Amino acid sequence: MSQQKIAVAVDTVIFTIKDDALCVLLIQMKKKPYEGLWAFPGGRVENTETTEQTATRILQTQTGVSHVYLEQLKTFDAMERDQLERVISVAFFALIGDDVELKTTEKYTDVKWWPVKKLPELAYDHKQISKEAIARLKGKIQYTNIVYSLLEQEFTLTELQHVYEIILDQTLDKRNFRKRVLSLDLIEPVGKKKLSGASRPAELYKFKHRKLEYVEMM
Amino acid sequence: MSQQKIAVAVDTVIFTIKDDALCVLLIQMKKKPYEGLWAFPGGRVENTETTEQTATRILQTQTGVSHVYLEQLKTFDAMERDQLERVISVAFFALIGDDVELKTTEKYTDVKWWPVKKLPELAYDHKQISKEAIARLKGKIQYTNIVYSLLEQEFTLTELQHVYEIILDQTLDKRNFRKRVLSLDLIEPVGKKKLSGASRPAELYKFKHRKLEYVEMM
DNA sequence: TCAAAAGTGTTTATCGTACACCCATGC
DNA sequence: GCATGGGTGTACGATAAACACTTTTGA
Repeated sequence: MSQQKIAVAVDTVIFTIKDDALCVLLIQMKKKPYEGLWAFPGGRVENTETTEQTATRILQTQTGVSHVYLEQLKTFDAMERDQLERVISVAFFALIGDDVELKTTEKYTDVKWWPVKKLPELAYDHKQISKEAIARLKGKIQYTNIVYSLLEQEFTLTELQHVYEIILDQTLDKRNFRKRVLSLDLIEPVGKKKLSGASRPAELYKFKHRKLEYVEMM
Repeated sequence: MSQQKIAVAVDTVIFTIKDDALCVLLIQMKKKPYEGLWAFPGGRVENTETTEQTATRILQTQTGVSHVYLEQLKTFDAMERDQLERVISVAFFALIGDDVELKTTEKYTDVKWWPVKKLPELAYDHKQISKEAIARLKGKIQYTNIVYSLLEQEFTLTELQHVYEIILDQTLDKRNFRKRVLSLDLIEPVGKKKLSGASRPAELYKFKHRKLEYVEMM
């Protein structure tokens, strides 16, 4: 009854919106053969935890956040994806606000946010993972409310629109966007205004439910 | 450098359309603790193969078919999904025609097609897998051409419409359906007709490309 | 000539898209 | 009072949805 076993890892693509760009969190690797290259934070799946727990643990370790949107992306298992040994990776993606303090550890040379449009060279098959994660995100914000996890609790409609414009990489019409969003019964005004210098204060809204819902956003 | 390793399996949800119903292939289990229950065909991932190769092998073993639509569904890894030991399962789904001869092996009591609306009790977490596979299939036929893999090479527009009606579980308007499909540049007439007893013969069509394409079906 | 399934267009309603001006504030 | 971003409604075109009769064949 001794069966084949395989090393299983989790890699987590952590997205945020920072400086008007969609960014992912990358760590810079210290060890050969990927020394100097960047990669998504990852780790082995322990025998006592599910892959989702592994992803949650990685997220917590790197960013300190929890209770954010986290979804299994896909399992990557090309034979040569890790040069050292065979490791299959269950990739996840997470959406978080940019108001976090990144935690560096001695395991890595550096940790930072990279705009998805200007990624450095990535280790393993992480280029592939990034492509699929971005594609999934672009698709999914169009028929769900998951952007709640990228914004503060309270946000203005313009901020919400910007998130969509940045991820979809296109400009949207302000009136049509507001009409659409408000008709979906997803968000509600909190009754406060956001002051932002020399301009008319903006109404603040919040999501009615901070969990996955399917809606026809666009 | 001795790292934790985990048993990894592949389970394959094989769909077909049979007797006007969407069906999946199930095997009946011989061994305890799941004796008598039904399950999707599965197997361990060998060290020399990718999970997709495992899925292809399972498909070949059970049905003899190859070159059909096959896609990774999701990885299932609840701690207690297998009562005997921890096994994580990379689930795939495949779409095949119903003109296959099912292969029984001594490993199983029985192998047969089951309509998804009348599934028996399933082993492991396969109830969960079936739900997600059906949901994915329903979604995916609406924006891709993957039904090519459920039909014969040559088919009539009515047959194509029936596939959609059965999977989506709703009736569709014949004229609107034909208008839509023909406008998509997906299929072309082969110049032959299908005789079917006492009625007007139907034009036969085929898919221009038998590979995944994204289109706005509905 | 009858039954059975194939094939074919038009009208209407709905939804998406384009578009420009006034408002509230800080300096 | 002026610069900045917030907020609002309507008209038009495109697409989706509803709908009924004629055609071709076998028996």
